[in-house]
Amino acid sequence: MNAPIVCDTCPVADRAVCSALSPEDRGELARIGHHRRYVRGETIIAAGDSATVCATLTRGAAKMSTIDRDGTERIVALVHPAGMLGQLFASTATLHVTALTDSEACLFPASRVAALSDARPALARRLPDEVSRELDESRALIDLISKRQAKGRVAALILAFARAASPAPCHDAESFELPLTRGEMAQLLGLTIETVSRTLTALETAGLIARRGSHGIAIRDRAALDDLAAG
Amino acid sequence: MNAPIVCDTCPVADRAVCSALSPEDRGELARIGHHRRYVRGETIIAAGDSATVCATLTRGAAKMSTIDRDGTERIVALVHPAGMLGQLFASTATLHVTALTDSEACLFPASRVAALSDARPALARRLPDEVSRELDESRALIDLISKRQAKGRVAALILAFARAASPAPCHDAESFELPLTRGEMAQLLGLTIETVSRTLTALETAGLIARRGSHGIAIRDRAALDDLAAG
DNA sequence: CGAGACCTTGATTGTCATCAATACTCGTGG
DNA sequence: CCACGAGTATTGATGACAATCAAGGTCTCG
Repeated sequence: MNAPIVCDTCPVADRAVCSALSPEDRGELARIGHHRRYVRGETIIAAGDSATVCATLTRGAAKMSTIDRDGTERIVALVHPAGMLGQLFASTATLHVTALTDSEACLFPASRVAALSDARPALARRLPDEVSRELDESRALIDLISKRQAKGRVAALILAFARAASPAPCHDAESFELPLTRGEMAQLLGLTIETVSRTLTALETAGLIARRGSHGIAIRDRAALDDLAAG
Repeated sequence: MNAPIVCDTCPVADRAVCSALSPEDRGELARIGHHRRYVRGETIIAAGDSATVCATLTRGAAKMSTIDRDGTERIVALVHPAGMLGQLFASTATLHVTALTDSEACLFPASRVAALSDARPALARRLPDEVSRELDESRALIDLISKRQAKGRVAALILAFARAASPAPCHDAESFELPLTRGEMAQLLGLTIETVSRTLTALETAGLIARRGSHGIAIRDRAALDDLAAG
């Protein structure tokens, strides 16, 4: 299950944190971590782990979430390839990290990354960037939830995944798979399963999107979606 | 308006980022920044500033927000004393930072903080902590918004400020001032002004809180509030 | 094939947004 | 000191939207 890290074939070598490092330093980092595959739904990092681990997602999609005492899950972040998983600077993990689709990640013990970053200024300077990128993303999530209407929230979610699904950062994917179940979308958007479902069919009948199966989405009227998402 | 920084009388010297530093290092940091007062509503950092500044709030309360192209403001973070303002690791500020009440803050040019942190490992190690604390807070904000019912959101907001208003971290303040207008609360919670107002009167008539003026709050039934906020 | 999870659709209810009017607060100037 | 006005808050009536309750459909996997 665990494999050594091979950067040469890494699809996100140019975008992930590692890109800040010289080839030698990257080799050193690669040696302290390992690479692993996950199936949809598998836990990558469990909340409560004291030996904290952080990771770079190389393929797939993941969510970070909290579980309240009453048992409801709350998604606080979505992670796409090249993004960082886990809480690098926390002493104990407070969040669950779960694979949303079949995924791959490079895992590193947080303590050893911290040690390496003390010795390698290039890494030390890059890590806070990464955290503040996470911060921006979590603010984007706030954006997502604070839309008034269900249509706006769903439209914004679709666009967010269109952006993430595209390999090129400049333009979005035309058609892609939503890696979330209706329940997860509902929870993320602060809606119910039924409302999400109804809203998707409404967007489809209005001609803004087309669906292929229960998770396949194709964007038909980009402008109209932008419009809804802006509200 | 601008004054030198005097750490000896600083009310948050034990909790702010600076607490990680030795007296000499703290002195050095103090010399590159300055201290300033703000009145309610005043802009502390404007989005778009290229010369980025970061700050530690020493008294009062502040909000960080974005302005969409359509002109609506969106609050992405609340900051309480000892908290950090601004985006330390961004090259351009993307957020407005505004004083919610009369406040005081120590301002530092971001570039010089970064330079100092290269030379002072203690600071370098503390800064990411601070950013990840911000991250946790912004996730707490997500928590706030994703409650289903208006009562729950308002209750959670009240408790958040009760926590922040208390000088001691262990227990909350019993009575305090909400430093937000109804409009700001509404916006923050994804509700309307009217709903916020109605909800507050409902909480009052139900005996969970008492009000003194339009912003004064006293907590009467802590358990019931917790209960609502959990939903 | 059957079981379970997931999704869709319908009918009804409840909550919150909207529209509208009135009151409160505070600062300014007569 | 009082009158005025702008900004802010409360309260009411109404309607739209989403939650809830309920049932049936689809997909997947053993």
